[in-house]
Amino acid sequence: MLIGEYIHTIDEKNRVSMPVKFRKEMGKKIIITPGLDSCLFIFTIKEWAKVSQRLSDSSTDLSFLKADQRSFNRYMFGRAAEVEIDSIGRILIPDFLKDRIGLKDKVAIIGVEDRVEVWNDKVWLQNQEVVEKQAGGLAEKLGNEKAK
Amino acid sequence: MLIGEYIHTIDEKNRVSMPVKFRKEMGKKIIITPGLDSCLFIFTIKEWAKVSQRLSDSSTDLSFLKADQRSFNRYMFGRAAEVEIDSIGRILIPDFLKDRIGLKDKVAIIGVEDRVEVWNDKVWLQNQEVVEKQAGGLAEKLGNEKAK
DNA sequence: TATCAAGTGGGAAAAAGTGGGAAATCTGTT
DNA sequence: AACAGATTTCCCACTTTTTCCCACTTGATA
Repeated sequence: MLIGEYIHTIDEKNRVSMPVKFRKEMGKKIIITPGLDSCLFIFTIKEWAKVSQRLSDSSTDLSFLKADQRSFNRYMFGRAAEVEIDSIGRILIPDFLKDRIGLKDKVAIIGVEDRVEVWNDKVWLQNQEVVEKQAGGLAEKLGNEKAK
Repeated sequence: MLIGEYIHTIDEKNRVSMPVKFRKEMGKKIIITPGLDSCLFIFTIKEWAKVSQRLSDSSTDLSFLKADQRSFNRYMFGRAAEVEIDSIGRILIPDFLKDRIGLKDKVAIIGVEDRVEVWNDKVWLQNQEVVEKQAGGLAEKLGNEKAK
């Protein structure tokens, strides 16, 4: 399971090193996508297979006939990338993803169970401050939904 | 799987180079058609076979309005072209498709799972800015639909 | 303090993308 | 049918970007 927070550097060539603790579980190739909220999602190949299957519409196999589906697929597939982890554990963030959430200098790399998230470090900190205050309330809300 | 965004040039001879990452999967010949939402769709020969079969297959939910289906098929088949990828990975965009969506200078080449889309780069960026704001909502909506 | 592991930075080689000229083909006209 | 002009195809060469590799820095540990 991927857990923990790491602050690393994104260099001039858009390289970011993965925390050693994540490398084994992530394997050699990963899929990086725009996430929801202002971060990027990184999936293992295995996890991505699950995600992408759920994204494609199994009812017709012609998902491009539905406008909502087109938009969302463009967002999730069109702005995703398969990336190799290099020999010393770094990945390359494509420009279009870097720019999307304004990555620069320091980035926060977060393990969230079965995926890794990448944040602009400052945005991450702000976000945590907000979530901190809401955490109790969110927990109750989710607890209620699951109980249904 | 075809994923990712690439900004390339369309030159004076209407040539556009395919991203190297797409070439293997696309093979030597491709089908290029007008797409939906001011872009072009590019299919592999294999994928096109599936698509064209489903479009003409009356058991899909497209059969609900036959006149519409005829029109739509004229649109998709009538203006489709089979194009070869040249020895260094470029394709030639037919004039009538180029003009349809105003391709010029820079084009965005987008992998969307099993097809490639070609956009005017500025239109693509604008489009994604809009989708970006809707993404969270779309995700929830699609999530709910699939859960049904 | 020496050693090791993790993370960072940068240069050289290779690959990808772009532009343009020459040969081949096509078109229309006389 | 022959030719001129235009268009298309093929190939080569240049430029930029990416990849690969090596070396340095930092911080923890024995």
